Amino acid sequence: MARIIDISKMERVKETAIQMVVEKGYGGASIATIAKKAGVAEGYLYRFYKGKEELVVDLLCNKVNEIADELELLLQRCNRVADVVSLLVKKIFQIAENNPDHIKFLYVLMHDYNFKIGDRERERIFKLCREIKNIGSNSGEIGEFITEEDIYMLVNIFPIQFINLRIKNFFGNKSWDNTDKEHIIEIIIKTLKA
Amino acid sequence: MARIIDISKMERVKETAIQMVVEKGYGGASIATIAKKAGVAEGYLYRFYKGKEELVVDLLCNKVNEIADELELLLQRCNRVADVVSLLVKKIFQIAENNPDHIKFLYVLMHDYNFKIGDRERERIFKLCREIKNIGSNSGEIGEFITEEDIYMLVNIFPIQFINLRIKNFFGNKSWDNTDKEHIIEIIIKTLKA
Amino acid sequence: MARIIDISKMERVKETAIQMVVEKGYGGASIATIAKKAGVAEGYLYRFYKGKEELVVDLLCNKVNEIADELELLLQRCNRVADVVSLLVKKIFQIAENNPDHIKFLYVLMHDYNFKIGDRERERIFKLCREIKNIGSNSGEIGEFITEEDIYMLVNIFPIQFINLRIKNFFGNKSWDNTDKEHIIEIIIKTLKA
Amino acid sequence: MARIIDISKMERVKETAIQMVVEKGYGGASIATIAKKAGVAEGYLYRFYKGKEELVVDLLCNKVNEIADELELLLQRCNRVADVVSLLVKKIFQIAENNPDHIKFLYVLMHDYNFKIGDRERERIFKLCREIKNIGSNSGEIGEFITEEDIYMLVNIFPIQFINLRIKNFFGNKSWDNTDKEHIIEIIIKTLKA
DNA sequence: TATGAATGAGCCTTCATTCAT
DNA sequence: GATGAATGAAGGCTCATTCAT
Repeated sequence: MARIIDISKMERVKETAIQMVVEKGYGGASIATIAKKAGVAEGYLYRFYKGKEELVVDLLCNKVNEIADELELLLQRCNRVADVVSLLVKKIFQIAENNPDHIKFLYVLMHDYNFKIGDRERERIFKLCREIKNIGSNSGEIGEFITEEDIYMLVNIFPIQFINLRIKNFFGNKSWDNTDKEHIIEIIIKTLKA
Repeated sequence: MARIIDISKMERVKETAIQMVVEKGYGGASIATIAKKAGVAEGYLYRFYKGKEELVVDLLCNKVNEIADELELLLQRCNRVADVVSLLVKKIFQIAENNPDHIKFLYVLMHDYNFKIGDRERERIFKLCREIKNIGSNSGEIGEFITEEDIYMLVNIFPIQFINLRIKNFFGNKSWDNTDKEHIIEIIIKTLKA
Repeated sequence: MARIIDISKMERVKETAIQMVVEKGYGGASIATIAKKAGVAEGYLYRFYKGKEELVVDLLCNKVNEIADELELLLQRCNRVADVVSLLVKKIFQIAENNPDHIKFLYVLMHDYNFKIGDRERERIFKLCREIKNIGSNSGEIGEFITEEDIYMLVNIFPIQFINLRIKNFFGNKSWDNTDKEHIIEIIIKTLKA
Repeated sequence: MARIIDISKMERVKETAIQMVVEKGYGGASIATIAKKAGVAEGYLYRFYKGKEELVVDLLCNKVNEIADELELLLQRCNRVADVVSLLVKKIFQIAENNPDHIKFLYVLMHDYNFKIGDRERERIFKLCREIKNIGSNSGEIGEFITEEDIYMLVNIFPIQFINLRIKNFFGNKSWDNTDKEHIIEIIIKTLKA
């Protein structure tokens, strides 16, 4: 019988790819470097992906879906927008704490005109934002002029922006603590009420 | 008599560079294409910049400073945060309307870990945000827990995010109108008050 | 008890290899594709051949020998050159009709400087041509200045060229019929007489 | 002013490309090797051709047209098929004597299913063959059943086949002399008469 | 015996940069 | 000052081949 696929191998490649894209940008992350760092042959990833782009797109979609999954879960469990927002933002911070590269990866590619996420993901996000809106409209937590778009920007992009500003050390203040998290959550919740 | 340097030449190169970076990404924007489109020799830009990266960094700084300049001007003229925010956001929308590529350029490179803007620019932005804060603290337009960082995110990043979400057609709604602008301005002003 | 080797397996590989070489050229016919199409593991053929080249060379020799076998048979059975030529050419046409790929394969590799057939095959062909010459000299069907080389070119290469010119649709006329076959045979026989 | 294009450089590349294709086949002739042998940078040829294929196709067409040009010239000057054939075959031999690689190149690529010559060239050749036919029909040098296709095979392919058989040392007899040339010419002329 | 996961040399191509003119 | 011919390192990718199972 032939050798069994070493699952950890491709995992290593994926992790390294995320690292390199974050560090050097999509263009700067070469297959050769990724493979070497992952301890894998250059041609290895082509057994699983058609090419570099397919790999990165897949990683991006996974990351987006990971957050969407969490949001979906929270929407099932919580019946107040405040809780949903609070827990989602904490989840995002948690990702940033455990895997800073993952949140940086998301940050970098979300803003790259060459890596739009798929229509399916976009529609899913839209629906989830609408659900938040519905809950908030009923509970009075969301103002009548707040759109799904606003919700997306506040609940998803805003925390990611904050985290990356901190990682980039943009205003000199490194990292973050619980106070920062609560601060961000409060701003979001208040703004939604507007 | 020495020939006068054709000032417009380098301008053409810069404009084309912005266009190409937006269209094809940093990696995809080749010097050869830029030079050809600008009607300039391939080697031309090396008389002014060390290389491609230096050129792009310079363009990014210019763009950032352009907005900072506007903000500085508004701070001199206005004595209410509401006016500053309103006029600045309108200015950003204006740039997006007259030169969509410029706002896309800013959007793309602001979020690229390979293109951090210089310390000087960052400090300048920080000071301007502090000035907004001071005005707002006095006039009661800015809540006591709002930081310079929050102001930066709300006043600068938020509108740029909105515009690009629309350009990307993220939620299906193309472009924007005055109602959208007022909507964004209102959200920002209300959030600052929080 | 040892398992019996599945003879048809290697046969399938060989047939597929011929197909792929014809379709994509030697370089374009990848072992992976051949193996997959033949329903065999990629590493399978290495139990029988040193590598891709050896396989293809072997196939070429087989094909050459197949025609030589036929010629040998005809020489035993016929005592007129006209019959030998007629039947051999018809045989070649028959191969082209039943297995167009085989005749294309022969055509392509016969003319590739990287795939000379072995000395043994060449000598065999030479001897067969000499035999034709001998018969023709005695029967008056072959002119005194016609060499073995001429015979080879007329009797073997000429029909193969004709067939491939037609397959390639070189002069717009697709395929061939019995009239074409008789036409080619007649030209060959008349030329030999010269 | 910028440097002037060194015309001989591209000539060297072309010549080397022909050599390498003959020696190693199209697939085996790598750009790196060609460039190195031609004393030129690897990227050089991409200033003139889109890629390897375009280069080789161009070389093939040039070679085909060179022979077509000669044939056209001969048709203007001669009024007997015998003369046309004799001079054309001698021309082909001459090419083989001066540039053996060129005739080998033609031989190899004419028989490669991946390198069909353009429609324009094919039609041109067809017309030239028809012209030969017309002349021969009038002068009685060409039999009534001989087609343009036959003429093409006899006048063009036949000599090229002969030359390459000799170069390949197929029947042990190296090279050729004037007697060989006359022999081939005679066969062709006699066959056409049939 | 047969498999097919894994390799890595080598392919074609691009393009930022240099420098003779 | 300005040009653009020429470079060659580096990129993404393919695929014949190997070998643990």
